[in-house]
Amino acid sequence: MTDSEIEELMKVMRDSCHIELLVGEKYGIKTAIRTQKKHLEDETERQRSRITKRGKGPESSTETSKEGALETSDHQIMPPENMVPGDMNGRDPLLIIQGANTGTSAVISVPETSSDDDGKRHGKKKQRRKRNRELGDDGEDRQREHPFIVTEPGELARGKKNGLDYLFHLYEQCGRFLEEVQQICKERGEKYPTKVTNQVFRHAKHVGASYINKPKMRHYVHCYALHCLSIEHSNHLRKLFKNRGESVGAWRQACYYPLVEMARENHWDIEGVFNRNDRLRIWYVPTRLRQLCHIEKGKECS
Amino acid sequence: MTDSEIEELMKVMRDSCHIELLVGEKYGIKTAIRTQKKHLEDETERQRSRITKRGKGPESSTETSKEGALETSDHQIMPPENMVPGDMNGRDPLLIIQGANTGTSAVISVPETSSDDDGKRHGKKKQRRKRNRELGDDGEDRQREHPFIVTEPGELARGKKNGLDYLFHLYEQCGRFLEEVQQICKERGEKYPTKVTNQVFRHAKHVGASYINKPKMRHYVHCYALHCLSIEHSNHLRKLFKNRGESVGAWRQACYYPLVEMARENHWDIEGVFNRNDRLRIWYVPTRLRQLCHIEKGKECS
DNA sequence: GCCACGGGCGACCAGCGGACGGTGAGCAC
DNA sequence: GTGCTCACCGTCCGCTGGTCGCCCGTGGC
Repeated sequence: MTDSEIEELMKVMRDSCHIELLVGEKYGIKTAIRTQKKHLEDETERQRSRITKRGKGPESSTETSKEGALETSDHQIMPPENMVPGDMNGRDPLLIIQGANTGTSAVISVPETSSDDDGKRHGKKKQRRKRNRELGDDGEDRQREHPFIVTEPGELARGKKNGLDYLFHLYEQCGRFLEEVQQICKERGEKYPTKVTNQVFRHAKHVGASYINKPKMRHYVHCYALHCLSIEHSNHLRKLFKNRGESVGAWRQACYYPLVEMARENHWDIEGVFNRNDRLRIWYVPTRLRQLCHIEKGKECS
Repeated sequence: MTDSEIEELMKVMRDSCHIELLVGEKYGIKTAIRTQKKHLEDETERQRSRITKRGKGPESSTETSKEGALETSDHQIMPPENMVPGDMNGRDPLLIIQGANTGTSAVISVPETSSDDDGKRHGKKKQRRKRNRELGDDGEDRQREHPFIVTEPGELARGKKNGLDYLFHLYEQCGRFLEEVQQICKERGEKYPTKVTNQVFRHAKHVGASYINKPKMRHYVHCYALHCLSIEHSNHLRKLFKNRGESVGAWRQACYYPLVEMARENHWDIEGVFNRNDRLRIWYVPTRLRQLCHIEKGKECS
C-alpha cells in the first residue's frame, strides 16, 4: 500500500515538475521524500491517505484545469536544495523510495549556482533566542527560505533567491492544504475552517511543507490578490519593477494601489472583492489594505 | 438632540411593549432609561447614535414585519423589575428622561407577583468570588436573571421565572446587535463579524443590555434553531414538556433530536441547515449538536 | 424559616488572528 | 574578506470561541 502509494506520488510529481519548470521554478525531489516520510510518521496519516486516494477524481478543482490532475499531491513539491537539511541519511526508514526517486531525477533541474555547498550548513544550528530546551522532536532546525526577488512571469530567479511565480504557487498550495483540512474535519464531524487559518498552517507543517509559514503568507496576500484579480495588471507591475531593479519590498507596496482602485470600482467593498474570487475567498483581507481603502474612501467623499 | 432622541426612543418603546405583551413578556421602563444613560456616557456613543437616527428607516428587516418598525431600538427593552438595581437616584444626570418616562408608564404592565419587593435587594451586593477590588466603575453589581421555565407559545411565565418566548426574543435582539456592530465597523473601515461574536456581546453590554451574556445564549442556541426551523415542532415540544411538568434542562435536551433528524434529511450537513436560515446563519453550530449528528450518522452507516 | 434543587453566568483556557523587528543570509565591492 | 542591506519567520499579544461548575435564587414544605 505504502509502496504503490509512493509510486503514484512519484508519477504525479513528475508531472508537477513539468508544470513547475514551466512557471519557472525548481524543486528538490529528496525533500518530497522527506515529506512523505514525515507524512507516514504522522498521527493523522490514516486520515490523509484516504484523501490522497480520493484525489484526482471527478470532484472539485473549480479553477485551473491543468492543475486539476495534481490536486492533492503536488504540494509535496518544494523549492531548492536548501530544503534538505541532511536528515535523509542511513536511519531513514524510507530509503526504498529514494531508489525509486533516482528514476525520475533526470526530469528535475536544480539550477542552483552551487548546488552542493550545503555541507557547511549542517552544523550551523543557530542558538534559539529563547527557551533553548524543549526543541527536541525534529532536532534539526530549518534554514530560512531564500528571499524573494521581483521576477517577471515565467522567469527563473537567479542566485540564492526565489521568484514570484513560486510565491504565488505557495498560495495555491495553501488552498489545497485548506481543502485537506476541511475534508479531515468533515470526516471527523468537526467544525472546519473556510479560510486559511493557523490550523491549515499547522497541517502544512505536519505534512512536511515547512517552507510555508503564517507571517510570510500573510505578508504577501495582497500581492497574490492582485495576481488573482488582474493577472495583466500584476504581470505589468512585475515587469516594471523588475526593470527598474526595485526590491521586493517596493513591489509589495506598489501592489496595494491597483487593489484600492478595484475596491473603489466595487463601492469600496474590498471584502466582497475578495469573496467573489474563488482563489481569494479563502484569504483574510489584510488589515493594511482595508485601511488604505478606508482612507481613500474618506478622501473621495470630502 | 438628546432630548428628542429619547422622546423618539420612548415612542418606539411603547410599541415594543405592545409586542412584548403579546408574546407574553414584561418589561421595566426604568431600565431602558438606565440603558440610555450608560449609552450617553459611553465612549462609542457617537457612533451608535448615528445608527439610531438611521434606524426604523426603509432598510433591512428581512424577517418579521411587525418588528421591522422597532428595528434598532427595541433591544433597549428589558425584562423584569430586577433589572433595576437602584442606581437611578439623585446623582443621575438624566433625570429629565425619567420625567418623560412617567408619561408612558401607564402602558407598561409589570405582572410580577410582588413588583416592589426590590427594596430589600438594594444593599444585597454579593461578595465577588475573586478579585474583590477593581469593580469600581458601575459600582452596583447585577442581579442574575430569573431562570427560564418551559412555557407554551404566548404563555406568560408565572412567578420569578422567564418564559421561552422571552428567551427567543433575546436571540432576535442579538441579531440586531450584530447588525449594529457590522454598521459601526463598516463606517470605521474595520473588519466586521458575520456571526454573534464576543464583540457583539460586548456591544450589547455597553449599550445596557446586560441581561444578554455569552454562556446563556450559547446554551440555548439549538433550542432557538428548532424554533427557527420548525415552529410547529418547537411549539409542540414546548406544550408537551410544559404539560409533563418537565424542567428547562429536560426540554433543552429534547430539542436536540428533531434537529438531528433535520440534519439527516439534509445529508448530515448541519452547518448548511443553519446557514440556509436567515436568522440562524449568525449563530455558531453548537458543538454538542454537531457531535450528536456525527454519532448518529456513524450509526446509520453501519 | 429552612432546605434541596437546578441553572445563570463569571471566569477560565487553548488557541486564534495579527504584528513586529532581530537575526543572519545575501551580494557588491 | 568585509560590510551593510533587507526580509524571513520566531515569537509575542490582545482577544477569541468554547466551556465548566460555583453560587445562589427559587419554590415547596
